[in-house]
Amino acid sequence: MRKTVTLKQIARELDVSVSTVSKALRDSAEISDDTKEKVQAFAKLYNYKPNNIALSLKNRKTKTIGVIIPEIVHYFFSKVIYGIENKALEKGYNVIIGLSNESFDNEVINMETLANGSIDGFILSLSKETLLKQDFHHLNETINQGMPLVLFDRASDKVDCDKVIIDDAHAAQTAVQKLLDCGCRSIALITTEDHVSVGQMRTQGYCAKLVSEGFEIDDQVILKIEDPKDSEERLELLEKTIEDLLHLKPDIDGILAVNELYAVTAMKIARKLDLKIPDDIQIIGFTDGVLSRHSTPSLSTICQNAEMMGERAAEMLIDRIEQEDDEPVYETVIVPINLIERESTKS
Amino acid sequence: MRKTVTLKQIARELDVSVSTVSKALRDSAEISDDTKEKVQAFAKLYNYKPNNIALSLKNRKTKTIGVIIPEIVHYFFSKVIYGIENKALEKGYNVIIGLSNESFDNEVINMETLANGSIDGFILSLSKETLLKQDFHHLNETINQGMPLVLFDRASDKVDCDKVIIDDAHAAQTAVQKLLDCGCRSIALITTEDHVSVGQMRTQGYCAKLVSEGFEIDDQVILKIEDPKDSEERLELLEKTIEDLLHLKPDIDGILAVNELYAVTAMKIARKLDLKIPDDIQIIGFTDGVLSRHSTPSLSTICQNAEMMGERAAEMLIDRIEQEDDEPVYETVIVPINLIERESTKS
DNA sequence: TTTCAACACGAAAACGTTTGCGAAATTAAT
DNA sequence: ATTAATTTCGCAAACGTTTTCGTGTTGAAA
Repeated sequence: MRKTVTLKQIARELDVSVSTVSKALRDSAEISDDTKEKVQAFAKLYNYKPNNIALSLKNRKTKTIGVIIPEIVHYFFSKVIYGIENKALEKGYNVIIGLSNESFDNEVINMETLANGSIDGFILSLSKETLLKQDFHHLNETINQGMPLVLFDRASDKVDCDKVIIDDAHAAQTAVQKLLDCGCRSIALITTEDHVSVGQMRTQGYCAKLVSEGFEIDDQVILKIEDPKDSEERLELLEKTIEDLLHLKPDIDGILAVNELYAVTAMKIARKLDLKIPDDIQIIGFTDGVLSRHSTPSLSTICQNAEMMGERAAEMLIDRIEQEDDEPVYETVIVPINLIERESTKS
Repeated sequence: MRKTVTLKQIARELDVSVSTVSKALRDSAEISDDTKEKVQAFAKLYNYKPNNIALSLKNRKTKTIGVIIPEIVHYFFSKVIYGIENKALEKGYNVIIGLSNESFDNEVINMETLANGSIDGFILSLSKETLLKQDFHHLNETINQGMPLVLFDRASDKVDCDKVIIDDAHAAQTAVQKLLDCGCRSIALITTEDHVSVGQMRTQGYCAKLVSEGFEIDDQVILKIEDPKDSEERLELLEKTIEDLLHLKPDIDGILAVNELYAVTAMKIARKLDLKIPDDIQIIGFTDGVLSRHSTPSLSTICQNAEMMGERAAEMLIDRIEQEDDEPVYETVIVPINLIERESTKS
């Protein structure tokens, strides 16, 4: 077992000083070619690699960014991480992951354990509980300590920092427009409860577009669902709610769902009720994940370009870290969305 | 903007030495109650938190584990990370993620950048390319440096270290047994190419069970597929391959697929050919992910208990880190699997 | 022979901690 | 009043780097 070798050990072996070794390895002009060669050969032989922790301490830079997300077993978030990782690798940064599990406390704890020197900046998407409590003191404190922070997807106006989001209202409008274009005259919405910022914005967009096209908003066809996650009972509740709706309002011919799961569940119920997709009812979801692509029929959906969000967020953060401006002007990047048309809508 | 305060700054403010501050904060008996109170109050006021990097350097422990996985946009792997994260949090460790993207070089690079002091140990699942090349020098070097390593799911006999795996052959046998029990007499297999260790083991299990039950192995009903991933063409190729098979061998009444995607694709083709599931053909997949649960019909599948794998891997690694035995006896943990019966098989 | 560059290297400080040990100051005992 | 014991604190080293600055050596110019 050969532990990693340090400058000091090389210095002792070669009977020179630590500073000489350091300089020799960095090819300093101060050192003679002879010793340089000697040191470099020895270092290569023993596979010397500078200790990152020591470098971090010296440079007061860790070259590491902290990412805190609500969940990881989730197509959108894992794709964002993928984007972050790629950009980080390219720029020589590591990524350390924290999971809030949609809990405010976990979010706070995660930030605290990382903010003590372990990382150079944060990329974060707010937990549902945080959104519900509207308590952002941990974020503002972090920013106040001079630690850069980029919020993505689930952001808040109450936090002044860089952001990477999509225009959720506009995305919903695009989807509604598509359904209208394809002949729908009664469009239902399956969304989350209002405290989830993106759900709320999507609901707004849905309403705005309908109104602007001369339709009335029927609250009965707007389903606000608690996130079923993996829980079996909630999923059944979701199914029942949708089924009730389709019975109550048999003229519904279009459904917009704010995520994949709601959308495929709606398709499942439609099929159960012998409604043909897309002939009798058309469906559009959000998130171009594995469900959308591989369900039958495949699902038309709003793609949020998660990977691009991750890349942009990492880019912004790293820029911020490396310029270290005391009075930064924060930016909000709106990542474009696109509607992917598949079998659940007419073409 | 209030930067984080250090011991030195507190010492200067309070006109005591750094060591006094440190001891006071750690409630040392060496320090008088007076100064302790004074220091602690000041520290709380200025929200002092010890710098993690300095601690890491001093203790030669980072309290961080490095996880390297082939992909993150993947139900199984993200679920494993979830398990790792939970256990790590519980034990006071952070998790830093590296993605190999199934590439040997990326795997090596990731390990090298993390092995220089940034982490206390690795959890890793081998990339396909590494499996193909059978080159494990980077792993063995890491182990040789005294850095603990736990391999999960995709492991290799050529690397001597702790492992967390499932009994893939046995899992496949269980699935085949179920299909046989449910009346299947001609079972096809959709698997990966042989260099992916788990695919190979599953193929072995499939064959072994069929032989032991008196069936002959028909190579024509064993489809070895290149991973289609997100590529559209490959997915179409997969579909065509399956369709050809079902035309060629119309008596096939059961399919075992080594992952979710192959399984739902098979279901899609079956439906296209007007085969009723599970009446005409029954299907079992691997990985209890979102596709299995939400496809129609829902998919019977082998659940690998990914979260448990993650937890056990983290546990093993942290134990290894904290005991630092020079001549460790490595263990291999076999995580139990279970067959989840849903609508794609008869009951 | 003296003086001065140029060259090659080492000492030390710094990053922020913790900790063993010595020293000063105070209190107690003789 | 002297000594001993106790309390309270600071110094310094250590973790592994990088970098500034100083110093000693060499060779050449005067």
